[in-house]
Amino acid sequence: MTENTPQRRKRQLPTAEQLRIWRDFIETAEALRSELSSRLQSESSLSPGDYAVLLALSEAEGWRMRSSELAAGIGWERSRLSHHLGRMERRALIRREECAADNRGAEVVLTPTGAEAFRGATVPHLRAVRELFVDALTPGQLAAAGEVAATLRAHLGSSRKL
Amino acid sequence: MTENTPQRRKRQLPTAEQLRIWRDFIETAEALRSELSSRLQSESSLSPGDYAVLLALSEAEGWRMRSSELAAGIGWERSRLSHHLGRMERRALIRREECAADNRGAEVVLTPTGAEAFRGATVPHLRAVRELFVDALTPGQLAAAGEVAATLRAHLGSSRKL
DNA sequence: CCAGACTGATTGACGTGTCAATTATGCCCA
DNA sequence: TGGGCATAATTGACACGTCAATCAGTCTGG
Repeated sequence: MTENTPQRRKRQLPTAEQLRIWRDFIETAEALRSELSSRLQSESSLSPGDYAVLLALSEAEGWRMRSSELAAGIGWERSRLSHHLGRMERRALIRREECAADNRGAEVVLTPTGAEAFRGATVPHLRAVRELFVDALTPGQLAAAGEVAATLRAHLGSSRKL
Repeated sequence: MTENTPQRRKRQLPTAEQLRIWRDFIETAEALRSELSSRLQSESSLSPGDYAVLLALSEAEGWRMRSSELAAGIGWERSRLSHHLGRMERRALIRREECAADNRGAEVVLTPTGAEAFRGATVPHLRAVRELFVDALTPGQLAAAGEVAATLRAHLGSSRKL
C-alpha cells in the first residue's frame, strides 16, 4: 500500500519516481532550449526570439505584417513583441511603419538586413535541431515524444480554463 | 524518395514532420513551465528559482550552504545565483553570512521566513506537477517521457563536448 | 453628434539570465 | 617571503519577459 503515505493524505502527490521523471523532462527541455539558443547566437547573432519573428515575417505577404497578427502568429503577448521589436529595430533587422488602414496600428517590415540574417541562420539552426533532437531519438521515441507533447498540451489547454 | 529534397542536399535537415514534433515538444515544455511558474507565483509568491534555492537549503545541514555548493547543487552559474540571492535576501527569504573556514566564501542561510514560505509552497506545487504532468499521461506515456528525456540528455551531454 | 467603451500598440517598473570584468582571498613555490 | 596564479563571489551591462498603466484612435448608442 503505497497510496497512504503521510505526505499524500488529502490529495495524491507525485511519487518520487514520478517526480524524477518530471524533473528529468523539464530540465532536459530547458537544457535543449539553452543549447539551441547558444548555437543560434554564436552562428548568426540571433536569439530564438529574433528567429521566430524573422521566420514569421519572411513568410508574410511582402515581408510585412500588422504587429498584432505577428504576435498572434508566434503566440506572444503584444507587450513582449513590442519590447522585442524595439530591440530588433535598433539592430536594423526590422522596421516599423504606420498603418494606412488603421492609424492606431503599426506594420512590421522585414529589412534586407533582417532577411539576410535569417537566411544565414536557418540551415545551421535546422541542422542543430536535427542533431540535438531528431538524431538522438529512435523513430519510436520520436513518435512517443510527439504523442506525449500533444497529450500534455491538450490536457493543459483544458485545465487552464478552470 | 523523400531523402533528396533540395533543402536537404549537403546534410540532412529535419523533415516537416520531425520539425513539427520538435516544435510541439519544446513549446509544450515551455507552456508547462510557464503554467507551473504562474501557479507557484500566485499561490506562494515564489518563483521557480526561489523554490529551487529554498528546496536545496531546506535539505541542507543546519539550513545553510556555501554558495558554490548551492550553485552546483541546483546546476546554476554562480553569477546567476548571486543575483538571485540578492533579490531573495531583500525579501528576507535567505541571509548571507561570511564563511569562517574561507574568508572569500559566503554561506547562504535559510531564514524562518524562507522556511515558512517554502513549507507553504511545496504541497500546492507538487499537486500542480501531478495535475499538469503526471495525471495527463498514461503510465506508458510517463515512462516513455522519462526515457526520451534520459536519451536526449545523454546525447546532449556527449555532443556538448565537441 | 459625441461620450464612453473598446482596441492597437507602447511604456515603465521590475524580476530573471548571461557574459565579461572585478574584487578579495587563498595557495604555491622559486 | 612575496609574486603570481587559482578560486569564491559579486558587479555591471545588457537581453529578455510579465504585468499594469497609458495613450491614441475607432466605434457605437442615445
